Amino acid sequence: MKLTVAQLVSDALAALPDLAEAAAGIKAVDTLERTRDPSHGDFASNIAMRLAKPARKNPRELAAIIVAALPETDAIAKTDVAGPGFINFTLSPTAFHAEIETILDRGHEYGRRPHRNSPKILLEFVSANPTGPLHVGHGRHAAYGATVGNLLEAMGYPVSREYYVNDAGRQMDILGVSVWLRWLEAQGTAVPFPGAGYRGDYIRDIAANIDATGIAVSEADAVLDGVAADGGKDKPDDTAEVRAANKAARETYVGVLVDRAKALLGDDGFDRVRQQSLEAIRADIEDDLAEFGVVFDTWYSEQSLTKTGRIDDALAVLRDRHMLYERDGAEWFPATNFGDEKDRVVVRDNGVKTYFASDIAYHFDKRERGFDHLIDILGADHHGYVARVRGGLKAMGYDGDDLEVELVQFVTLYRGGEKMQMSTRSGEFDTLRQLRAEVGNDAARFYYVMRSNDQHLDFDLDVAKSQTKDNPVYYLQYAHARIQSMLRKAEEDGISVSLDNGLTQLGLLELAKEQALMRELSRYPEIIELAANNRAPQTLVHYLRDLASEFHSWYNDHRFLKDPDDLRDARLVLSVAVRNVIANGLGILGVSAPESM
RNA sequence: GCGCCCGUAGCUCAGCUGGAUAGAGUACUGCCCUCCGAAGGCAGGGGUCAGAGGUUCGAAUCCUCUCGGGCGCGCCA
Repeated sequence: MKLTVAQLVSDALAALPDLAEAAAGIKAVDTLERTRDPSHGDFASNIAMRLAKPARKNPRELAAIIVAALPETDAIAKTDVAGPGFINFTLSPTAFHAEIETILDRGHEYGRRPHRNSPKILLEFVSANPTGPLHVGHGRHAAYGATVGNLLEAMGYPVSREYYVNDAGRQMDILGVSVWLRWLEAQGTAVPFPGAGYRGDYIRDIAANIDATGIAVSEADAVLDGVAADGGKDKPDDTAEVRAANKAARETYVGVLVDRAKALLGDDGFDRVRQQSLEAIRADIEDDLAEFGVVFDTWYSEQSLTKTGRIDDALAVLRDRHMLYERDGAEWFPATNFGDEKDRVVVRDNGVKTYFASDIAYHFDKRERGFDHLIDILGADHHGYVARVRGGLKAMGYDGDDLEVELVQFVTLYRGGEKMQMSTRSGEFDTLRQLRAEVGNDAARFYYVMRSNDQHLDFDLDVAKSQTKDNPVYYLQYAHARIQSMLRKAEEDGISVSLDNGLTQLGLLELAKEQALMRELSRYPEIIELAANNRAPQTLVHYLRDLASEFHSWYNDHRFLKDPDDLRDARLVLSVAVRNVIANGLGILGVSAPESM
């Protein structure tokens, strides 16, 4: 609808060669916006104000000239020049009727753009370390990422969703040793459990189900050979110094246990334990997310970067381009040249590649796989990485703008007005599974994206669970269910409904609320585009809320099943259009649109 | 100390990349079911858009500084 008006404006400009120079670089569509005040019509263009300076003319005069040049069309009822030089367009009823017809014809496709082949987008999100179940913070990443993916697909972009599995490095060793120790414990060999190990109950579950073929039971003495057994025990954390010292001691202790595990099991044996452990957790995460309606196209293994030589490839590219240098026995990337605070090591003096090297290689690989635009959805605490990873891509010859990073702020849970403690240790309430079980998938998906991603999120469990108008997700679902119920009622009462007839009678919808509803419905494609371009699902949430509110207001005033046939059919068409748009919007949010509640 | 994000109604937040008189929800007050969903609707009060400058036809929005809050600054992952 907006494009229709934009076309008229650009046609008018094309007919005015005097303005061609001043108008160069201005797209008509960018000058148009929906009016806030209905007395200003449906769309307003500020083009005359923007042209005033380069054309050296009074904006109101210019506006009048442009209006005079507009082509004839039955889509526009009238145009006005208003205020400092706005051109206000009032669309004709037929334009809105045509849009309603489109909403019914296209059904689930309404608001979606045709598929295009580029740019190919790689959307990476969640990517939580596979060392335990997802917690409520990851839930926000999952809901946000999935919704952004849906929005981009609605815009026609090819989107691939990817989860980067951090399955390499020390954390995996600690996971492996944690499971091994729990397994030994189950076999009767108790060893003081490391404070820096993973202590959750799920570790015991994994240990109980592990295939330990060929893995010998070790005696406690052997495990602790040369190890200060109390090194990992918790000590009173009285001061920051003591805590720091204890932390160091715990890290040392668990590190020594890892070495003992490798010595006793052999590298292969330890690797089997480790791989089984991480696969168990990764599979659990995949199930959890699938239940949440969040599905990935690829699970990309960090280990595979090493196995396939991708890290060496990436470093070789950098070396060829003279983007690495040696200092103090290590190999560095000059990140400061790309806006980072300091240069970063990629290969340590002991020959081990850093995590940053993996990150560069991973993003290099994304581009090498043919993706044009990379979107990383990261926790707000990761913002420090952005400059250096982008720098890495630039250093390899890619455009740094091809990497887009969306940061997601933290989530705080509230119950009974009280902020909840969410530490793993307290065990109070922290996993995504628990949250989903308590408030349901629909409310969780909805609440997670209700606020801007760069805003801290207060998640109120009581409101999310409530089944009243306090709860926005029920409010929306209710509007959908109410319309479905109305349609069922019409059928039960033997009312012969004809939507085809209704479509020819839309001229009967003369009430201000009906016209406001039609106007609101016609905004949907613009809302999808806006939400997609800004990676801002909350825009869609607020729109749907407004739409549902306008519907409730209208329907409360006019229960229409017993209206004369033509009027009734027209109103049913309008109701069905509302239902379609709500269903489509909820679909993008990953929230169900119920037949009844 | 340096960097990133944030500051809008009592509370939780929108505000369409600069538009016309700053909006919702919630809370509070009072109304509306003999009826196709009251899980709904209607009406009311509530603001120095943290503060100060600047850019221009026009600023909550862009720039600078100040104040306040969050997060990050390893040859960890």
